Amino acid sequence: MPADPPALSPPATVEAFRDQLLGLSGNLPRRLQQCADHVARNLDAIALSTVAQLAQGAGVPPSAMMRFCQIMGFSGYAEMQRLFRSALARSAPDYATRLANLKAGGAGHPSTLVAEFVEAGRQSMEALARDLNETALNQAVATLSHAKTIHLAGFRRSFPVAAYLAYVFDKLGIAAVLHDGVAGLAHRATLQRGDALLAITFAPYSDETLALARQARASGLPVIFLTDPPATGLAPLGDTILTVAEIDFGAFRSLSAAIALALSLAVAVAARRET
Amino acid sequence: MPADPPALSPPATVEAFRDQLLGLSGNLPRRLQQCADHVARNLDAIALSTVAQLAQGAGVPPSAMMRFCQIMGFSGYAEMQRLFRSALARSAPDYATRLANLKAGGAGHPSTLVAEFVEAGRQSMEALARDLNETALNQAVATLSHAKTIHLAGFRRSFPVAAYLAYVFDKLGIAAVLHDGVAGLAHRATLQRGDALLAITFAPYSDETLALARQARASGLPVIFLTDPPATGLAPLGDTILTVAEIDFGAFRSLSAAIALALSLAVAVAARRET
DNA sequence: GCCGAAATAGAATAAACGTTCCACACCTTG
DNA sequence: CAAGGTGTGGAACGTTTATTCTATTTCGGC
Repeated sequence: MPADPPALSPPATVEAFRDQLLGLSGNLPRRLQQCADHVARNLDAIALSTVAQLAQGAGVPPSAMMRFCQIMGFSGYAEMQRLFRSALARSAPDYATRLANLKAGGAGHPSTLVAEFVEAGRQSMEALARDLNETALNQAVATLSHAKTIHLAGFRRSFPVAAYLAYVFDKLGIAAVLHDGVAGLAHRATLQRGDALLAITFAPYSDETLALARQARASGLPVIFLTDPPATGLAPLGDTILTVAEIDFGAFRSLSAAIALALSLAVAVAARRET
Repeated sequence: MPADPPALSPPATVEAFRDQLLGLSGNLPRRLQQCADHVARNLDAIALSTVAQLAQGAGVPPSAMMRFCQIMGFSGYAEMQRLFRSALARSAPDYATRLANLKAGGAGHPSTLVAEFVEAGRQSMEALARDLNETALNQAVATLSHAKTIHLAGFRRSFPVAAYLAYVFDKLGIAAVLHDGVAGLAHRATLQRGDALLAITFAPYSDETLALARQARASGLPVIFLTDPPATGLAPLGDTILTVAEIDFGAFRSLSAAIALALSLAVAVAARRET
C-alpha cells in the first residue's frame, strides 16, 4: 500500500503554496478543482476568511475545502490559514504604526513629510500594479527592442526619469540618446530611420517634448509616451501610450511609479534583445 | 444616574480609533491604561490576534481587554476586531492578487518585471519609514535651511535624484546648484562661505562626489550625505549622514525611497525658511 | 449493467474563542 | 474606622468555527 499521492508536505511560503497548487491543478476531482481555482484567485482572502466563507465562495461544502487543505499537505484549514496570516502580519508588522507615529510629530515636521511621501509612493505603486495596461507595455517593449537607437525625451519634472533611463540603457549596452536640451541643441538630425522615441511627460506637457514627438512622427519613427492619465491629446502623437497614475503629495510627486515602469521597460527590452 | 462616561460610540475608522484612544488615555484605571498603551503600540496586530493573545501582550487578563473594548464604544472584542480586519482587507484587496497575476506571466515577461519593481519599491518605502533616523533628518533640514546656496552632487545612478532636487528647489525658490559635470567643469569656485553641500551617492561611491565633499569640508562648509547603509567611510567626510536601505531588483534599484526622502528634505527646508 | 473504489455531502463532534457574571480586593468618602 | 463604590481576576457559559465520521452517490473498468 504505497501512499497513493506521495503525501505532499505543507508549503512554507506563499510562493511555494502557489507552485504546489499549480502542480496539483488539472488532475483533481471536480470539487477539489473548484477549491483550487477559487483559492488561487483569492489568495489574500484566506487569511481573514473562515472555512465556511471560503467554501461558499468556491461553491462547495466546507468538508470539501477541508479535504483540499489536506491534499495540499496541511493538517487542516487552521494550519493553512496560519501560513497566510503570518505572511500578512509580516507585511504590516509595524509599518502602519510607524507611519502613524511619524505623522504624529505634527504637520510641517520633516518626519511627517517623509510619512506622507512614503504613503503617496506606496499608493502609486499599488495603482501601477492595479491599472497596468499589459497590452501597451508589451507593444512598447516590442517597438523599443527593434529600435536602432532609443531617443529619450523628458524635461522638467520628467527629466529625472529620462536621465535614469539613459543611465540604465547605457549600463545594459543599449544605444540611447538623452535629449537633455543642454546648449539648446535640438539634436534633430539624430532622429534616424530605424530609431524610436520614448517621451516622458506629465500634464501639462512640455512643448519641447511634444515638438520632438511631432518631428519623430513626421519622420516615420514610432513614438511611445509615458505619461499620466487621462493623456488627453496625446493619442495622435504617439503609437503607444503608457499611463501611470502617480499620487501627488502637495505640489510634488515621488515619481516612484513612473521610475518603476520605466525600469521594467528597460530591462524587458534588454531581455528581448538578448534572445 | 447620568451615564457617567457619555458612553462613547464605536469609531468607524482606524484614524477615529486612534483619536478616541488618545482622548481616553491618561485618566483610565490601571489595567485599562495598560490595554490602551499596548493597543496603541500594536494597532496592526489586532486584526489577527485573539483576545487572549492581545491581553497577554498587554499583561492583563482577557476580561480586562474585554472591558477596554466596551469603554471604547464597541459591543465587544469581535466588533472592534471587525474594524481592523476590514481596514486590513481593504489595503490588500486585489493588490496582492494582482501582483501574483502579473508575476504569473512568467519570468522575463514585462508585466512580471513591473511586479518585481513594484514590490521592491514598496519594500523600500516601508524600510524608509521603519529605519528613518529622525535626528539626522532634522539636523539636515536645519543645516540646509541656513545655507545661502545648496550644492547638489550626484552622479551615475544618483544623478536622477540630484536632478530632481535641483528642479524642486528651483520651483520652491531656493538657491541650488546642480553639479552635473557637464563640460567637465568642477565648479570649485562656486562653493562659498555660507553654502552647504548635499551629496547623494550609493556604494561604490563615485570619486567626483567624494572629491567635492572633501573640498567643501576643507572650505568649512557643512556636508550632508544621502547614501545607503552602512555608509562605511563616509563619516569623516560628512556632518550629517542620511541612509536609505533601497531594495534592489536585479542590478537596478527603483530609487523610490531615496527620492521620497530627498523630496521630504526639500519641502521641509522650504517650510523652515518661510517662517 | 454490475462491482469496487474513490469522492462527496451533511450531520455529529470537538476545540477554540468571545463574552458574561460574580465574588473579592482596593480605594475613596463620610 | 466603616460603608459604598469602583476596579479586578477568574471561572462558567454560550457561540462560533474547525474537524471528523459515515451514509450515499458517482465514476471507471470489466
